[in-house]
Amino acid sequence: MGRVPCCEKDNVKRGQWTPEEDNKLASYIAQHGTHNWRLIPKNAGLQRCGKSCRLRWTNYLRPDLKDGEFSEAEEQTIMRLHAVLGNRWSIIAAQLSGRTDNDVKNYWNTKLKKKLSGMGIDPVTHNPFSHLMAEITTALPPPHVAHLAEAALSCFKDEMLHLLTKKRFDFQLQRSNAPQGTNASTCLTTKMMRKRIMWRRSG
DNA sequence: AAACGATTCAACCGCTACTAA
DNA sequence: CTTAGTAGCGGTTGAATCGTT
Repeated sequence: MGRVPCCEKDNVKRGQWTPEEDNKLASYIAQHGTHNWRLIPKNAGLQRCGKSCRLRWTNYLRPDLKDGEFSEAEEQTIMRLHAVLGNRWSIIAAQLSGRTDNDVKNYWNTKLKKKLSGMGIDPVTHNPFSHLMAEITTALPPPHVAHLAEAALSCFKDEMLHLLTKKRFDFQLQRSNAPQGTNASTCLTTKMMRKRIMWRRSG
């Protein structure tokens, strides 16, 4: 009944992929395509689960993937679609050529969510926090509102402190030595990009 | 120079819908 | 129709890296 198992879990390697593994997978797929993920690791000589191979291919090895930072336009598209679709990352990613759902999800969680919060917009509902507070005050009795407001204020205080500290650091860095349009985060991204390119070349 | 906390993102996990036997 | 594997998705984790103290 049914089909044979996808892979033997005991005999499967996990963790970071090596350039050799990447090469094996990429060259196998270049020749044979991605018709059967269960057979791909076996035929390509990889001790990996088919699921792991599929993920590695779709998120990293696919030749049509776009490298580099998200553009302003891409950022706007993500924000606009997230406001309508919520966390439907694959659908959102499908509107951005060369981006994967994992890319979009990570970008949202690490950058856009904070950016929206910093602008006073709730990243879940995409409404200003003031709207949220107004809704809460009408929905809850006064004692609950007071407790909630106290809790929210302490969260907000921490978040603002964090944002202001980071802003000040970025500003100082920009003023002291960086060329126009450069800040700490783009420096970091550039370093990571270089690392990724070197990694690919070494393979 | 070392320790520490924050951040990023690749990879894994668990679930669901679909499909083959 | 039932069972079990596959593909794909979103949530989560943890190693690597960075900046700060």
